[in-house]
Amino acid sequence: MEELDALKFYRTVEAGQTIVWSGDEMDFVASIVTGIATLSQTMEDGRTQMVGLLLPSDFVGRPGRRAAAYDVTATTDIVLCCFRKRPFEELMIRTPHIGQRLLEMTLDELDAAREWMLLLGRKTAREKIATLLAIIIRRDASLQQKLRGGGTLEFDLPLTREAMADYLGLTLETVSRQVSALKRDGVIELVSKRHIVIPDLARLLEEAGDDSDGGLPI
Amino acid sequence: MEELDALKFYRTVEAGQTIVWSGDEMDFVASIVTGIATLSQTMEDGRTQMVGLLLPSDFVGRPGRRAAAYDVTATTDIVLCCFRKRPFEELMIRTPHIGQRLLEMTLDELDAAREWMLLLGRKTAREKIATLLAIIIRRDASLQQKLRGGGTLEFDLPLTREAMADYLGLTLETVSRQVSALKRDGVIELVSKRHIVIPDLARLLEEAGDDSDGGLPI
DNA sequence: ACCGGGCCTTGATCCGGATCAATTGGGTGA
DNA sequence: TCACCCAATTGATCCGGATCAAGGCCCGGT
Repeated sequence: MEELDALKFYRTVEAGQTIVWSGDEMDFVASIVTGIATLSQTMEDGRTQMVGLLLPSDFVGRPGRRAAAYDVTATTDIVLCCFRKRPFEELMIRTPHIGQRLLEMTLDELDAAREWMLLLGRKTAREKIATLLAIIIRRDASLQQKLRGGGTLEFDLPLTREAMADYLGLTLETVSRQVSALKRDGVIELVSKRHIVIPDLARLLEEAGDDSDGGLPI
Repeated sequence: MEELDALKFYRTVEAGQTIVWSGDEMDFVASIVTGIATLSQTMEDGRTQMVGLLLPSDFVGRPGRRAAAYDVTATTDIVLCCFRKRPFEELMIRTPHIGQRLLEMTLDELDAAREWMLLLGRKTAREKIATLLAIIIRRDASLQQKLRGGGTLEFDLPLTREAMADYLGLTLETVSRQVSALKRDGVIELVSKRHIVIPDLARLLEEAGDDSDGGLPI
């Protein structure tokens, strides 16, 4: 790992900036240190679909891949830990352990992508919103901690309504309406537009229509 | 590779049989030799979404993964090339090259899954059908060959209308209607219900609304 | 030849989410 | 404090695809 340390350098990206354009040749791979970014695809007529959420420790840019197929956009200020692509790939070949770890991470992403396909193809708008909230909760380590501590489950949405819509394959109006409906029905409480309280996690998961585990442990 | 050869054994599965149930503990990993299988997820109320198509050379079961999260079902008779899980994993650790290859394949699947997310979230029923046809053409090596030879582009659909629907996040009635509409508009011709002729590939790709490459070379 | 059962098509109607259109609210800077 | 801007909400209407319901086609069995 000391070898890796010698290669790395840091880069910051402001909220809203695009880190990679689809089609760009990338000459580095990076890991997110702090902040949140999104991976999205766009059709010529402007329809866009987010296909991945990048949280701290996730990878940007694929070793061994030619060009990026997606836009990567910072939704918050971001700190990246970068490696020049060529040296990193060489190191990877010499160090099976790194490739192993990368495979593990990629398989996790593949599972996440497939879970999302079920959501996009078969869930209703209401179920989509509930599922998004459940997944945000599941993937946020600090929330997991708070949960185990028995505190009230509350957090800030890291996404605008529009970003949620791009994620869920909905329009922002539908997102807004369904959020209001979930609030009206007592599934969630809105402290402010972005700050949410979940009074009953089991209820939320039920709304998500998710047969999978409650999603508590990762 | 001789070491791998010593470990492998073959298994056949009939069309319609389920190879793995989601949640089952798998004690082997396998590669498809001949035939086609599908990967799907099902909600408690029966809604199902296919999340992957498995063609010859694709993997069933993930080394290092605990339980399968999906059903794997044979749509045609299948021949599997199997390896017991434990020995395969040990071999993989000793042989970086295998891990490398597995990573490459997994990244391809991730790209395919994300392309599919765009389809599920943002495309119309008509675009979905056209895209499915385009992808079947793109992934069928023998068709690619025929294409380069300049022959007419025709093939049998390896899926029922219901399977197509599960793939595209539609109902089978909608699939049927849109296939009829594409036929009416001259985008495709139906020799029989399953046997399709594409008179003009460019036209089909346009209908697919795909900004990506024509999809000719893989 | 007749029947039966998959698979597929087609029609009629319904409904969830998209679209179009105001309006509100919160935050920021002058 | 006010003006402005952008995110979000809410309302009215429309439309694409789902749902419910009949048939039609093809093949295999008797």
